[in-house]
Amino acid sequence: MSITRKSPIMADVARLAGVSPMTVSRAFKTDSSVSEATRRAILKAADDLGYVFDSTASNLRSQKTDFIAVTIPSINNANFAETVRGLSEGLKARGLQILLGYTDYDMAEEERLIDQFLRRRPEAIVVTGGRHTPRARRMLENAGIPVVETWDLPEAPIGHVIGFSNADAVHGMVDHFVSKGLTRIAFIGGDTTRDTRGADRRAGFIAAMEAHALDATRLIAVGVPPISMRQGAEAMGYLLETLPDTEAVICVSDLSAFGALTECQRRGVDVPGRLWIAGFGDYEIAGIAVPALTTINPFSSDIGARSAQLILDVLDGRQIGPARIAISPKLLIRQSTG
Amino acid sequence: MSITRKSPIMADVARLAGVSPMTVSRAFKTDSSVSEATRRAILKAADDLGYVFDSTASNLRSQKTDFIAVTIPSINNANFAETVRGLSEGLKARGLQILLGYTDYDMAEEERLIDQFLRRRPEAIVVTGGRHTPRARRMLENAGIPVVETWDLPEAPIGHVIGFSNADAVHGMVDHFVSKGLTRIAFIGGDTTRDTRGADRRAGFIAAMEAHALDATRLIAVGVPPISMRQGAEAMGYLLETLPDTEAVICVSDLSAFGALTECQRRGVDVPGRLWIAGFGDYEIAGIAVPALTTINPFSSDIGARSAQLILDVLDGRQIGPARIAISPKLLIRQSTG
DNA sequence: ACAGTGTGTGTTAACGATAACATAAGCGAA
DNA sequence: TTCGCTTATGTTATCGTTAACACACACTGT
Repeated sequence: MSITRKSPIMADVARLAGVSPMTVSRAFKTDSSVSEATRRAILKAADDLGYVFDSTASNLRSQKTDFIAVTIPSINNANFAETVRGLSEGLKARGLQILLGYTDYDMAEEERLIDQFLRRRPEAIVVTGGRHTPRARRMLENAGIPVVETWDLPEAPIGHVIGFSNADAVHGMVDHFVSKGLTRIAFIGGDTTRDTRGADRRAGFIAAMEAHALDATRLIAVGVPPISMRQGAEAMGYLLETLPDTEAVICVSDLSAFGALTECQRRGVDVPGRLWIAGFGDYEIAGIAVPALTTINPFSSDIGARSAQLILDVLDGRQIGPARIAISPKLLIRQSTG
Repeated sequence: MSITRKSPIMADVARLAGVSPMTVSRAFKTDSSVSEATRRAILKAADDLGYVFDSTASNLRSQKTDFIAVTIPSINNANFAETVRGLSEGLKARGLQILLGYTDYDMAEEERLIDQFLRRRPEAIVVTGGRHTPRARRMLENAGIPVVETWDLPEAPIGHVIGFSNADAVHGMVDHFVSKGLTRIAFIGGDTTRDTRGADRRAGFIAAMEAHALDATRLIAVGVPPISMRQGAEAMGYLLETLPDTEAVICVSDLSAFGALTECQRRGVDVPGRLWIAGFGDYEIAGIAVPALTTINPFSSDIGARSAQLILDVLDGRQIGPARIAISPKLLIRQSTG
């Protein structure tokens, strides 16, 4: 019994099937012209040999990898997960595969990731947010592939944009609270130097409060993003102790909002009776918590689905210039606010 | 101004730096022997040209991709996300990149994914669970790379295993409830033909109940995995109406457990006063919900971290035979049960 | 002085697929 | 019959990097 030789290659399949390697190559593409009999013989030979197509060689020769690079801040976040799912579903039919990486809300890490990803020669790259290190920005500009920035609407986008203004979304929520007669409104978020979307939401809160000539200084900052439920609870505890007359709290995400809600429950603070709580993201928990949490639906999945569609349009030449697609987040008023 | 030519390649960098392409190649590897002056000149030349290293060519020639393929059931699940994070952190230092795919709890989809991934020539592959289609199993066996099955402890593993018995874990939980004097215990889970871990948990529940000579038929099945909070709530509603004398409910995951808890809150059913609720997975919500949910910590992150370590050990020849690493999930008793 | 060892660099060929071009065979229309 | 067109297949060269080998030139120790 001979030692197992190295994996079979196309030439081996070709020899066994009695055709040229080129014909084998064609037989593995669905669209190309190979007679049905030949294709069957080739696939049988490949199967008998245990042949596995080698993408690395194909990628080099054809200068196509069928990779779409995607960077998100955190892999453990339902919003971004839904965006990735939307992307993935949209690209799957075309045989495009996602190369996923997470940055831990760190722009330096994002830069490293983009550098690594571009070496893999993806067909396009999707990044989260519109702020990047100068070098990351330069790399994206020079990559020679479609670039899509998501979850934001930057002033000067690199290429395509699909997102919304996080500041405006929160601004609208503040407007709603004020229209209901509230004035003492607080904001719970994280360290603003890392999570730019969180910083934008906070900025939107401040701008809105100031626009209404209200006190915009009830700002609780807790640690580095992502802000957990537990941190939301801690922030709420701190808020209840230091600013007990607060009437409403807007949290940077539903997770921290839910944490804040539980802290109220532990302390016997009635929500919404004594205090309103709202979040951001329309995570499942917001809809099912008791009381259900007022939040903003950013249409995470749509962002991904539309990014996928855009990428296909660009690759197929249907979309020429840079696209700027504005998503309209929806304010969902629920029991936690009145 | 000339039209931008195609991207520079190593030979262009070599020409500009006045060295051979081979020396450029060496300069891009951290460990190889290139004089400091030469390396600096080369990196400068590369930077001036905007050269981006081409992994596809490198992969083909060196027969190394630095990819580790990973399949998980869902990308939107904190447990699996933590496993991926553990994996990713452990592999990052070695320059290994994760190729992530999700199966939607579908073995046919898993098979498709494995097929696609193996074409990319990963250095190793990590899959979730120990049950696969026959073809998927064959592909993994013949892949010629380390295979790690996680989140389970199959009888006949393909290669390496890092996980635990889902059945035993739930069995232990039932034992605890029975030791506290409960007898009318129900199980809420999803369709068992898809989620094999969910099916194992249910099987563990049934086995434990029968071992205690108790009624093991209080089984509520709701839809296809993943079972959402909402489905947990629906199941609880159904349970309260059809089997109102139930004393405790074990849910297939913390998410459904939390949904069940909220349904009790909506209906004014006291937890744990009238009914106990427990989940699985030690998601953050379990610890912070009011009341906090009894659950089982599967050490998701450890599963990933140890998988990463194992892969490095195998690739470096420190681990020869197949490894079987048993994780011991920890039962966490919290307020929702007594 | 000289073998022995290490460091830095160059040359050649190869990784395994496929783009581009060529060609043979089949078929209908003029 | 012959031209033109389509379909099925083969030939050749190439994608961009690097493994393998070669070699020149220090050093070091005896």
